[in-house]
Amino acid sequence: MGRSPCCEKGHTNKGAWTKEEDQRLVAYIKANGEGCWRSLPKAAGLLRCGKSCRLRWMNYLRPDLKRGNITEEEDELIIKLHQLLGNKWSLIAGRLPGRTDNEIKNYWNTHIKRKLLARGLDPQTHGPVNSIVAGVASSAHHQDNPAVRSSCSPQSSSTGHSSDYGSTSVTHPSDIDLNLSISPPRPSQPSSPPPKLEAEARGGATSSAKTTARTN
DNA sequence: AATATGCGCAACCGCTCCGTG
DNA sequence: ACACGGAGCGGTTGCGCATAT
Repeated sequence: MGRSPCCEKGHTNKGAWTKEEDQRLVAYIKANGEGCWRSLPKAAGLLRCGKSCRLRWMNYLRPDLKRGNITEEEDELIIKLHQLLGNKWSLIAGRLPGRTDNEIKNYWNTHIKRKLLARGLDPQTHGPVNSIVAGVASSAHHQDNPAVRSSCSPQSSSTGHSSDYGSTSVTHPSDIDLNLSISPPRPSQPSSPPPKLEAEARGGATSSAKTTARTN
């Protein structure tokens, strides 16, 4: 597919958002709602690409974002969901109201990875670290995991990195407590998460962002 | 007190998926 | 059935802050 550039580079700002840009974006979305991100920047008078606007809104400006530290419960839930879904951050975020995929991804990379390693567990396989080699062999489990299979079709091994979670094998699904109802955004049906999760993710696995009061 | 290093977060980039003509 | 365009996702990078030396 020929891909058109998402925006005319050169006419767009990059980097950190200013308060004024935030205000413009928020004001515009409040007035007109989300949608048509491509044309939004122009309409809102922003020198940003639509993608950037979407990301800023989803990860930082949405009013329903839960700001603050991730709780122990959320932490454990993320681990369980990751064990189940792999690096499907948007799906995981869909189960954590007010949290964004970006936030969870960052949290995973900075905190949970370390935590699991400290527990002697491999962050990708969730199995014992010293059984990684064997664990790779167990990646066959991945194919047995309906959630993963449905949400990441073989082709969707996009960008090659996802091949990573070829090794994101779920070690022993049956041993895992898959009760996803810990601090559930919506009543979850542990037995049939996959297609629903995927649909939710597509529809509204929103992202939001952690906010340390940094942003300009 | 100044400098170096590490960590965490926000943002960008490239790719795939999905809907529409 | 095919091609195109828009939207969304996941990985990576860069910047700023905090802590250690």
